[in-house]
Amino acid sequence: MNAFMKKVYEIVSRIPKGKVATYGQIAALCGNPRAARVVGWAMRHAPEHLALPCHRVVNQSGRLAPDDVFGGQHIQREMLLQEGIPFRENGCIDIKKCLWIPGQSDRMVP
DNA sequence: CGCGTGACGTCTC
DNA sequence: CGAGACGCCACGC
Repeated sequence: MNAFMKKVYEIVSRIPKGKVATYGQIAALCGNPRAARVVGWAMRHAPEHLALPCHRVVNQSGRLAPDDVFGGQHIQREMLLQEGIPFRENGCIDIKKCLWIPGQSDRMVP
């Protein structure tokens, strides 16, 4: 477990409810904008005791994880829906409307 | 140290 | 918008 992975877990754990982050975004926050794949790898091998909100992490297109990860995309979709994440009709989330911007955190603007 | 792998990202067609 | 190709980086062997 190197510093990068550690930061990945730390950042993911800071994603506020109702917001989502992209792999590339997390990788960039860790200092490696091109390590998006590693972020995905980190999620797959994430220690359970960290209780990471990995369902709030999606790719740039707003696509969810493959079916064999959460036990089906519908599981992840349900969790996101409960948090108020808007979904599109094609099964992807509206990434532009719920993207997490570090610093804004939980500050909501009416 | 090289090679294969992957929950990615961007570009083309 | 879907599919393919290429680059990228950490990990396991």
